[in-house]
Amino acid sequence: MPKETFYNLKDDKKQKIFAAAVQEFSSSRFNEASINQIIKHAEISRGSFYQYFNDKEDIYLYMISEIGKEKLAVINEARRLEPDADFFQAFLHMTETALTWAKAMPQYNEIGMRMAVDDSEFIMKLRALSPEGTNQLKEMITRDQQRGLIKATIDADLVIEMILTMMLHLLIGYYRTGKYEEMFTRAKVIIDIIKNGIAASEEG
Amino acid sequence: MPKETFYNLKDDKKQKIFAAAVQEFSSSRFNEASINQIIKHAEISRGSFYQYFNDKEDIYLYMISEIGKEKLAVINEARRLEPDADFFQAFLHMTETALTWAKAMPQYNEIGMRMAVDDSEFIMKLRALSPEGTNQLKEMITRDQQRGLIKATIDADLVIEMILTMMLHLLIGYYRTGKYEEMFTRAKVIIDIIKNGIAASEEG
DNA sequence: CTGTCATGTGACATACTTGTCATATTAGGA
DNA sequence: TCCTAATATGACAAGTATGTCACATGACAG
Repeated sequence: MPKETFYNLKDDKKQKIFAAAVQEFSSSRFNEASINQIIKHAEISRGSFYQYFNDKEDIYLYMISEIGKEKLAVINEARRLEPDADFFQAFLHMTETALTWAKAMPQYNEIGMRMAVDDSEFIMKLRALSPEGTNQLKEMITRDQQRGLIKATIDADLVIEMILTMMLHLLIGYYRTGKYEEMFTRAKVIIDIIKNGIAASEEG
Repeated sequence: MPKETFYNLKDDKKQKIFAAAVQEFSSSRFNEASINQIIKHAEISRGSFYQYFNDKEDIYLYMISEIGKEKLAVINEARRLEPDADFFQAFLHMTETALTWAKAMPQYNEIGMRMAVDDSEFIMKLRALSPEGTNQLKEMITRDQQRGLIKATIDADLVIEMILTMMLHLLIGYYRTGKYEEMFTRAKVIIDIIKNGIAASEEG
Protein backbone atom coordinates (compact mmCIF):
# COMPACT_ATOMS: atom_id res chain seq x y z
CA MET A 1 0.00 0.00 0.00
CA PRO A 2 1.91 3.02 -1.28
CA LYS A 3 1.15 6.32 0.42
CA GLU A 4 -1.29 8.86 -0.89
CA THR A 5 1.55 11.06 -2.09
CA PHE A 6 2.40 8.38 -4.58
CA TYR A 7 -1.10 8.10 -5.97
CA ASN A 8 -1.20 11.88 -6.25
CA LEU A 9 1.68 11.83 -8.70
CA LYS A 10 1.18 12.32 -12.41
CA ASP A 11 0.70 9.11 -14.33
CA ASP A 12 3.95 9.29 -16.25
CA LYS A 13 5.92 9.73 -13.05
CA LYS A 14 4.13 6.80 -11.43
CA GLN A 15 4.88 4.83 -14.57
CA LYS A 16 8.53 5.74 -14.42
CA ILE A 17 8.78 4.57 -10.83
CA PHE A 18 6.93 1.36 -11.69
CA ALA A 19 9.33 0.76 -14.59
CA ALA A 20 12.31 1.36 -12.35
CA ALA A 21 10.95 -1.17 -9.87
CA VAL A 22 10.40 -3.71 -12.63
CA GLN A 23 13.91 -3.17 -13.88
CA GLU A 24 15.43 -3.66 -10.45
CA PHE A 25 13.32 -6.58 -9.26
CA SER A 26 13.78 -8.35 -12.57
CA SER A 27 17.53 -8.26 -12.24
CA SER A 28 17.86 -8.94 -8.52
CA ARG A 29 16.03 -10.97 -5.93
CA PHE A 30 14.07 -9.15 -3.31
CA ASN A 31 16.77 -9.07 -0.67
CA GLU A 32 19.46 -8.03 -3.11
CA ALA A 33 17.39 -5.45 -4.93
CA SER A 34 18.48 -1.97 -4.02
CA ILE A 35 16.31 1.03 -3.39
CA ASN A 36 19.27 3.11 -4.52
CA GLN A 37 19.04 1.60 -7.98
CA ILE A 38 15.30 2.17 -8.13
CA ILE A 39 15.50 5.84 -7.24
CA LYS A 40 18.43 6.26 -9.61
CA HIS A 41 16.48 4.88 -12.56
CA ALA A 42 13.26 6.58 -11.57
CA GLU A 43 15.18 9.83 -11.15
CA ILE A 44 13.66 10.65 -7.81
CA SER A 45 15.40 11.47 -4.57
CA ARG A 46 15.82 9.14 -1.67
CA GLY A 47 13.54 11.33 0.41
CA SER A 48 10.81 11.17 -2.19
CA PHE A 49 10.92 7.44 -2.27
CA TYR A 50 10.12 7.26 1.41
CA GLN A 51 7.39 9.76 0.90
CA TYR A 52 5.78 7.42 -1.64
CA PHE A 53 6.45 4.05 -0.05
CA ASN A 54 7.07 2.75 3.42
CA ASP A 55 9.89 0.49 2.39
CA LYS A 56 11.07 -2.05 -0.18
CA GLU A 57 8.28 -4.48 0.63
CA ASP A 58 5.79 -1.75 -0.08
CA ILE A 59 6.98 -0.99 -3.59
CA TYR A 60 7.40 -4.70 -4.32
CA LEU A 61 3.80 -5.43 -3.40
CA TYR A 62 2.65 -2.50 -5.48
CA MET A 63 4.61 -3.72 -8.47
CA ILE A 64 3.39 -7.30 -8.09
CA SER A 65 -0.21 -6.19 -7.89
CA GLU A 66 0.16 -4.06 -11.02
CA ILE A 67 1.68 -6.96 -12.92
CA GLY A 68 -1.04 -9.21 -11.58
CA LYS A 69 -3.68 -7.00 -13.13
CA GLU A 70 -2.08 -7.24 -16.55
CA LYS A 71 -1.55 -10.96 -16.19
CA LEU A 72 -5.12 -11.62 -15.17
CA ALA A 73 -6.35 -10.01 -18.36
CA VAL A 74 -4.15 -12.26 -20.48
CA ILE A 75 -5.13 -15.40 -18.60
CA ASN A 76 -8.82 -14.68 -18.73
CA GLU A 77 -8.52 -14.08 -22.44
CA ALA A 78 -6.85 -17.45 -22.84
CA ARG A 79 -9.41 -19.29 -20.73
CA ARG A 80 -12.37 -18.11 -22.67
CA LEU A 81 -11.45 -20.41 -25.53
CA GLU A 82 -12.13 -24.13 -25.58
CA PRO A 83 -14.51 -24.47 -22.63
CA ASP A 84 -14.94 -28.18 -23.27
CA ALA A 85 -11.31 -29.14 -23.82
CA ASP A 86 -9.91 -32.00 -21.79
CA PHE A 87 -7.28 -31.47 -19.16
CA PHE A 88 -4.38 -32.15 -21.50
CA GLN A 89 -5.49 -29.76 -24.19
CA ALA A 90 -6.26 -27.15 -21.57
CA PHE A 91 -2.94 -27.55 -19.89
CA LEU A 92 -1.07 -27.38 -23.15
CA HIS A 93 -2.92 -24.22 -23.93
CA MET A 94 -2.07 -22.87 -20.52
CA THR A 95 1.60 -23.64 -21.07
CA GLU A 96 1.47 -21.89 -24.38
CA THR A 97 -0.07 -18.87 -22.72
CA ALA A 98 2.59 -18.87 -20.05
CA LEU A 99 5.38 -19.13 -22.61
CA THR A 100 3.85 -16.44 -24.77
CA TRP A 101 3.52 -14.24 -21.75
CA ALA A 102 7.13 -14.93 -20.87
CA LYS A 103 8.17 -14.08 -24.40
CA ALA A 104 6.17 -10.88 -24.55
CA MET A 105 6.99 -9.67 -21.05
CA PRO A 106 10.50 -10.93 -20.34
CA GLN A 107 10.95 -8.67 -17.34
CA TYR A 108 7.71 -9.76 -15.72
CA ASN A 109 8.65 -13.33 -16.33
CA GLU A 110 12.01 -12.76 -14.79
CA ILE A 111 10.37 -11.32 -11.70
CA GLY A 112 8.23 -14.43 -11.46
CA MET A 113 11.26 -16.69 -11.86
CA ARG A 114 13.12 -14.89 -9.15
CA MET A 115 10.13 -15.04 -6.88
CA ALA A 116 9.82 -18.78 -7.48
CA VAL A 117 13.31 -19.43 -6.19
CA ASP A 118 13.41 -16.73 -3.54
CA ASP A 119 13.68 -17.94 0.03
CA SER A 120 13.72 -14.62 1.80
CA GLU A 121 11.29 -14.36 4.64
CA PHE A 122 9.15 -11.79 2.91
CA ILE A 123 8.77 -13.72 -0.35
CA MET A 124 8.12 -16.99 1.45
CA LYS A 125 5.25 -15.33 3.30
CA LEU A 126 3.98 -13.77 0.10
CA ARG A 127 4.02 -17.07 -1.78
CA ALA A 128 2.13 -18.75 1.03
CA LEU A 129 -0.63 -16.16 0.71
CA SER A 130 -1.30 -16.55 -3.00
CA PRO A 131 -2.73 -20.03 -3.65
CA GLU A 132 -2.05 -20.02 -7.42
CA GLY A 133 -4.74 -20.78 -9.94
CA THR A 134 -4.65 -24.40 -8.92
CA ASN A 135 -8.33 -24.92 -8.22
CA GLN A 136 -9.33 -24.68 -11.82
CA LEU A 137 -6.87 -27.37 -12.79
CA LYS A 138 -8.13 -29.63 -10.06
CA GLU A 139 -11.69 -29.23 -11.25
CA MET A 140 -10.66 -30.19 -14.74
CA ILE A 141 -8.95 -33.33 -13.56
CA THR A 142 -11.95 -34.30 -11.46
CA ARG A 143 -14.25 -33.71 -14.40
CA ASP A 144 -12.03 -35.77 -16.69
CA GLN A 145 -11.99 -38.53 -14.12
CA GLN A 146 -15.77 -38.56 -14.22
CA ARG A 147 -15.72 -38.44 -18.01
CA GLY A 148 -13.51 -41.52 -17.92
CA LEU A 149 -10.55 -39.78 -19.52
CA ILE A 150 -8.28 -40.00 -16.50
CA LYS A 151 -7.81 -42.91 -14.14
CA ALA A 152 -10.03 -42.59 -11.10
CA THR A 153 -7.20 -43.68 -8.82
CA ILE A 154 -4.99 -40.76 -9.75
CA ASP A 155 -4.12 -38.23 -7.04
CA ALA A 156 -5.10 -34.96 -8.68
CA ASP A 157 -2.99 -32.83 -6.34
CA LEU A 158 0.14 -34.74 -7.11
CA VAL A 159 -0.48 -34.55 -10.84
CA ILE A 160 -0.96 -30.81 -10.58
CA GLU A 161 2.21 -30.55 -8.58
CA MET A 162 4.08 -32.52 -11.22
CA ILE A 163 2.71 -30.51 -14.03
CA LEU A 164 3.33 -27.15 -12.44
CA THR A 165 6.84 -28.20 -11.53
CA MET A 166 7.55 -29.16 -15.11
CA MET A 167 5.98 -25.99 -16.39
CA LEU A 168 8.13 -23.89 -14.11
CA HIS A 169 11.13 -25.87 -15.25
CA LEU A 170 10.28 -25.12 -18.87
CA LEU A 171 9.82 -21.46 -18.12
CA ILE A 172 13.19 -21.34 -16.45
CA GLY A 173 14.61 -23.13 -19.47
CA TYR A 174 13.07 -20.58 -21.76
CA TYR A 175 14.32 -17.77 -19.57
CA ARG A 176 17.85 -19.15 -19.67
CA THR A 177 18.02 -20.13 -23.33
CA GLY A 178 15.45 -17.97 -25.04
CA LYS A 179 14.42 -20.95 -27.19
CA TYR A 180 10.69 -20.57 -27.36
CA GLU A 181 9.92 -23.23 -29.97
CA GLU A 182 12.06 -25.81 -28.29
CA MET A 183 10.39 -25.25 -24.95
CA PHE A 184 6.96 -25.55 -26.48
CA THR A 185 7.92 -28.79 -28.21
CA ARG A 186 9.20 -30.13 -24.93
CA ALA A 187 5.98 -29.14 -23.23
CA LYS A 188 4.05 -31.26 -25.71
CA VAL A 189 6.27 -34.26 -25.14
CA ILE A 190 6.07 -33.90 -21.37
CA ILE A 191 2.31 -33.70 -21.48
CA ASP A 192 2.25 -36.74 -23.71
CA ILE A 193 4.37 -38.66 -21.22
CA ILE A 194 2.15 -37.69 -18.35
CA LYS A 195 -0.97 -38.35 -20.37
CA ASN A 196 -0.14 -41.87 -21.26
CA GLY A 197 0.47 -42.42 -17.61
CA ILE A 198 -2.71 -40.98 -16.27
CA ALA A 199 -5.11 -41.50 -19.17
CA ALA A 200 -7.61 -44.26 -18.42
CA SER A 201 -7.31 -45.84 -21.88
CA GLU A 202 -5.76 -49.18 -20.87
CA GLU A 203 -6.02 -49.94 -17.21
CA GLY A 204 -9.09 -48.13 -16.17
CA MET B 1 42.56 -24.05 -3.36
CA PRO B 2 43.16 -22.92 0.20
CA LYS B 3 46.65 -21.72 1.05
CA GLU B 4 49.34 -23.85 2.61
CA THR B 5 48.84 -22.15 5.96
CA PHE B 6 45.38 -23.69 6.06
CA TYR B 7 46.60 -27.20 5.39
CA ASN B 8 49.27 -26.72 8.03
CA LEU B 9 46.61 -26.25 10.69
CA LYS B 10 45.74 -28.99 13.14
CA ASP B 11 42.90 -31.20 12.04
CA ASP B 12 40.43 -30.06 14.65
CA LYS B 13 40.94 -26.43 13.68
CA LYS B 14 40.49 -27.24 10.00
CA GLN B 15 37.39 -29.15 10.99
CA LYS B 16 36.05 -26.21 12.96
CA ILE B 17 36.52 -23.89 10.00
CA PHE B 18 34.88 -26.41 7.68
CA ALA B 19 31.93 -26.70 10.06
CA ALA B 20 31.61 -22.92 10.22
CA ALA B 21 31.56 -22.77 6.43
CA VAL B 22 28.90 -25.47 6.27
CA GLN B 23 26.83 -23.64 8.80
CA GLU B 24 27.03 -20.37 6.93
CA PHE B 25 26.58 -21.69 3.39
CA SER B 26 23.70 -23.87 4.51
CA SER B 27 21.81 -20.89 5.83
CA SER B 28 22.66 -18.34 3.14
CA ARG B 29 23.26 -18.37 -0.56
CA PHE B 30 26.74 -17.72 -1.80
CA ASN B 31 26.36 -14.00 -2.33
CA GLU B 32 24.63 -13.42 0.97
CA ALA B 33 26.89 -15.65 3.02
CA SER B 34 29.16 -13.58 5.21
CA ILE B 35 32.80 -14.19 5.93
CA ASN B 36 32.20 -12.39 9.20
CA GLN B 37 29.81 -15.13 10.27
CA ILE B 38 32.25 -17.83 9.29
CA ILE B 39 35.15 -16.40 11.24
CA LYS B 40 32.85 -15.76 14.19
CA HIS B 41 31.73 -19.37 14.36
CA ALA B 42 35.16 -20.73 13.57
CA GLU B 43 36.61 -18.44 16.24
CA ILE B 44 39.41 -17.18 14.08
CA SER B 45 40.36 -13.62 13.27
CA ARG B 46 39.60 -11.85 10.04
CA GLY B 47 43.30 -11.70 9.27
CA SER B 48 43.68 -15.45 9.73
CA PHE B 49 40.87 -16.15 7.32
CA TYR B 50 42.70 -14.34 4.56
CA GLN B 51 45.85 -16.19 5.48
CA TYR B 52 44.01 -19.47 4.89
CA PHE B 53 41.85 -18.60 1.90
CA ASN B 54 41.99 -16.11 -0.93
CA ASP B 55 38.34 -15.16 -0.66
CA LYS B 56 34.82 -16.49 -0.26
CA GLU B 57 34.95 -18.47 -3.50
CA ASP B 58 38.02 -20.22 -2.21
CA ILE B 59 36.47 -21.52 0.99
CA TYR B 60 33.25 -22.41 -0.83
CA LEU B 61 35.11 -24.58 -3.32
CA TYR B 62 37.03 -26.20 -0.52
CA MET B 63 33.81 -26.96 1.36
CA ILE B 64 32.09 -28.34 -1.74
CA SER B 65 34.98 -30.60 -2.58
CA GLU B 66 35.04 -31.97 0.96
CA ILE B 67 31.32 -32.67 0.84
CA GLY B 68 31.76 -34.19 -2.58
CA LYS B 69 34.19 -36.73 -1.18
CA GLU B 70 31.70 -37.84 1.45
CA LYS B 71 28.88 -37.95 -1.04
CA LEU B 72 30.81 -40.02 -3.52
CA ALA B 73 31.32 -42.70 -0.91
CA VAL B 74 27.59 -42.92 -0.21
CA ILE B 75 26.63 -42.98 -3.88
CA ASN B 76 29.12 -45.65 -4.79
CA GLU B 77 27.81 -47.73 -1.94
CA ALA B 78 24.27 -47.36 -3.26
CA ARG B 79 25.17 -48.17 -6.86
CA ARG B 80 26.82 -51.43 -6.03
CA LEU B 81 23.45 -53.04 -5.36
CA GLU B 82 21.05 -54.27 -8.05
CA PRO B 83 23.29 -54.24 -11.12
CA ASP B 84 20.50 -55.67 -13.27
CA ALA B 85 17.64 -53.48 -12.08
CA ASP B 86 15.58 -51.68 -14.69
CA PHE B 87 15.58 -47.95 -15.00
CA PHE B 88 12.58 -47.44 -12.77
CA GLN B 89 13.85 -49.55 -9.92
CA ALA B 90 17.24 -47.95 -10.21
CA PHE B 91 15.82 -44.48 -10.23
CA LEU B 92 13.61 -45.17 -7.25
CA HIS B 93 16.63 -46.47 -5.45
CA MET B 94 18.53 -43.36 -6.42
CA THR B 95 15.75 -41.17 -5.10
CA GLU B 96 15.76 -43.09 -1.88
CA THR B 97 19.49 -42.60 -1.59
CA ALA B 98 19.14 -38.90 -2.21
CA LEU B 99 16.38 -38.56 0.36
CA THR B 100 18.31 -40.61 2.89
CA TRP B 101 21.33 -38.47 2.28
CA ALA B 102 19.22 -35.38 2.75
CA LYS B 103 17.83 -36.76 5.98
CA ALA B 104 21.19 -37.79 7.35
CA MET B 105 23.05 -34.65 6.29
CA PRO B 106 20.48 -31.85 6.39
CA GLN B 107 23.10 -29.13 6.18
CA TYR B 108 24.75 -30.65 3.14
CA ASN B 109 21.38 -31.02 1.55
CA GLU B 110 20.57 -27.41 2.28
CA ILE B 111 23.80 -26.34 0.63
CA GLY B 112 22.82 -28.34 -2.43
CA MET B 113 19.35 -26.81 -2.47
CA ARG B 114 20.74 -23.33 -2.27
CA MET B 115 23.23 -24.08 -4.99
CA ALA B 116 20.43 -25.39 -7.21
CA VAL B 117 18.53 -22.11 -7.07
CA ASP B 118 21.54 -19.78 -6.92
CA ASP B 119 21.93 -17.48 -9.88
CA SER B 120 25.04 -15.66 -8.80
CA GLU B 121 27.76 -15.53 -11.42
CA PHE B 122 30.09 -17.72 -9.45
CA ILE B 123 27.58 -20.51 -8.77
CA MET B 124 26.29 -20.44 -12.35
CA LYS B 125 29.83 -21.02 -13.57
CA LEU B 126 30.36 -23.74 -11.00
CA ARG B 127 27.17 -25.55 -11.97
CA ALA B 128 28.12 -25.44 -15.62
CA LEU B 129 31.40 -27.18 -14.82
CA SER B 130 29.92 -30.17 -12.98
CA PRO B 131 27.93 -32.27 -15.49
CA GLU B 132 25.93 -34.28 -12.89
CA GLY B 133 25.80 -38.04 -12.90
CA THR B 134 23.50 -38.02 -15.88
CA ASN B 135 25.40 -40.40 -18.14
CA GLN B 136 24.67 -43.44 -16.07
CA LEU B 137 20.95 -42.73 -16.24
CA LYS B 138 21.07 -42.32 -19.98
CA GLU B 139 22.83 -45.63 -20.40
CA MET B 140 20.14 -47.32 -18.36
CA ILE B 141 17.38 -45.89 -20.49
CA THR B 142 19.12 -46.90 -23.69
CA ARG B 143 19.64 -50.38 -22.32
CA ASP B 144 16.01 -50.65 -21.29
CA GLN B 145 14.98 -49.47 -24.74
CA GLN B 146 16.97 -52.34 -26.22
CA ARG B 147 15.50 -54.72 -23.65
CA GLY B 148 12.07 -53.59 -24.83
CA LEU B 149 11.08 -52.13 -21.48
CA ILE B 150 10.90 -48.54 -22.65
CA LYS B 151 9.45 -47.19 -25.89
CA ALA B 152 12.13 -46.79 -28.52
CA THR B 153 10.72 -43.44 -29.57
CA ILE B 154 11.30 -41.85 -26.17
CA ASP B 155 13.78 -38.99 -25.92
CA ALA B 156 16.05 -40.16 -23.14
CA ASP B 157 17.43 -36.71 -22.40
CA LEU B 158 14.01 -35.25 -21.88
CA VAL B 159 12.97 -38.08 -19.60
CA ILE B 160 16.11 -37.59 -17.54
CA GLU B 161 15.38 -33.91 -17.37
CA MET B 162 11.84 -34.61 -16.18
CA ILE B 163 12.94 -37.10 -13.64
CA LEU B 164 15.72 -34.97 -12.21
CA THR B 165 13.41 -32.00 -12.07
CA MET B 166 10.87 -33.98 -10.11
CA MET B 167 13.53 -35.38 -7.86
CA LEU B 168 14.84 -31.93 -7.08
CA HIS B 169 11.30 -30.84 -6.42
CA LEU B 170 10.85 -33.67 -3.96
CA LEU B 171 14.11 -32.85 -2.26
CA ILE B 172 13.05 -29.26 -1.88
CA GLY B 173 9.74 -30.51 -0.54
CA TYR B 174 11.51 -32.65 1.98
CA TYR B 175 13.78 -29.79 2.88
CA ARG B 176 10.80 -27.52 3.49
CA THR B 177 8.49 -29.94 5.27
CA GLY B 178 10.81 -32.54 6.73
CA LYS B 179 8.30 -35.24 5.79
CA TYR B 180 10.54 -38.03 4.63
CA GLU B 181 7.95 -40.78 4.26
CA GLU B 182 5.55 -38.58 2.34
CA MET B 183 8.22 -37.53 -0.11
CA PHE B 184 9.25 -41.11 -0.67
CA THR B 185 5.66 -42.13 -1.29
CA ARG B 186 5.29 -39.32 -3.76
CA ALA B 187 8.46 -40.39 -5.50
CA LYS B 188 6.93 -43.82 -6.06
CA VAL B 189 3.76 -42.37 -7.52
CA ILE B 190 5.66 -40.00 -9.77
CA ILE B 191 7.81 -42.79 -11.08
CA ASP B 192 4.70 -44.85 -11.66
CA ILE B 193 3.13 -42.05 -13.67
CA ILE B 194 6.22 -41.62 -15.76
CA LYS B 195 6.61 -45.35 -16.15
CA ASN B 196 3.17 -45.97 -17.50
CA GLY B 197 3.88 -43.27 -19.98
CA ILE B 198 7.16 -44.51 -21.21
CA ALA B 199 6.88 -48.22 -20.62
CA ALA B 200 6.49 -50.10 -23.90
CA SER B 201 3.73 -52.34 -22.56
CA GLU B 202 0.89 -51.10 -24.73
CA GLU B 203 1.96 -49.00 -27.66
CA GLY B 204 5.71 -49.37 -28.23
C1' DC C 1 1.59 39.26 -2.67
C1' DT C 2 1.69 36.22 1.08
C1' DG C 3 0.89 32.47 4.02
C1' DT C 4 0.22 27.60 4.26
C1' DC C 5 0.60 23.07 3.16
C1' DA C 6 2.10 19.32 0.10
C1' DT C 7 6.00 17.72 -1.98
C1' DG C 8 11.11 17.32 -3.20
C1' DT C 9 15.93 16.95 -1.62
C1' DG C 10 20.36 15.09 -0.26
C1' DA C 11 23.31 14.96 3.80
C1' DC C 12 23.51 12.08 7.65
C1' DA C 13 23.59 8.27 11.11
C1' DT C 14 24.02 3.63 11.36
C1' DA C 15 25.02 -0.83 10.09
C1' DC C 16 26.63 -4.03 7.29
C1' DT C 17 30.16 -5.96 3.82
C1' DT C 18 35.28 -7.30 1.99
C1' DG C 19 40.20 -7.21 1.79
C1' DT C 20 44.66 -5.15 3.71
C1' DC C 21 48.35 -4.36 6.78
C1' DA C 22 51.24 -3.07 10.63
C1' DT C 23 51.94 -5.18 14.69
C1' DA C 24 51.77 -8.89 18.32
C1' DT C 25 52.29 -13.57 19.49
C1' DT C 26 53.90 -18.17 19.20
C1' DA C 27 56.75 -22.15 18.14
C1' DG C 28 60.89 -24.61 16.92
C1' DG C 29 65.80 -24.98 15.83
C1' DA C 30 70.49 -23.63 17.04
C1' DT D 1 68.08 -19.15 26.03
C1' DC D 2 67.47 -16.61 21.99
C1' DC D 3 66.48 -15.68 17.24
C1' DT D 4 63.84 -16.24 13.26
C1' DA D 5 60.09 -17.43 10.60
C1' DA D 6 55.34 -18.64 10.66
C1' DT D 7 51.08 -17.40 12.25
C1' DA D 8 47.44 -14.57 14.64
C1' DT D 9 45.15 -10.24 15.30
C1' DG D 10 41.86 -6.44 14.95
C1' DA D 11 41.87 -1.65 13.42
C1' DC D 12 41.21 0.35 9.13
C1' DA D 13 39.81 1.93 4.38
C1' DA D 14 36.40 1.81 1.07
C1' DG D 15 32.42 0.18 -0.39
C1' DT D 16 27.49 -1.18 0.06
C1' DA D 17 22.93 -0.59 2.06
C1' DT D 18 18.51 1.56 4.63
C1' DG D 19 15.67 4.98 6.84
C1' DT D 20 15.39 9.80 8.82
C1' DC D 21 15.23 14.60 9.03
C1' DA D 22 15.88 19.51 8.62
C1' DC D 23 15.38 22.26 5.04
C1' DA D 24 14.21 23.88 0.03
C1' DT D 25 10.91 24.36 -3.39
C1' DG D 26 6.53 24.61 -5.47
C1' DA D 27 1.54 25.43 -5.79
C1' DC D 28 -2.46 27.30 -4.62
C1' DA D 29 -6.08 30.01 -1.74
C1' DG D 30 -7.29 34.23 0.02
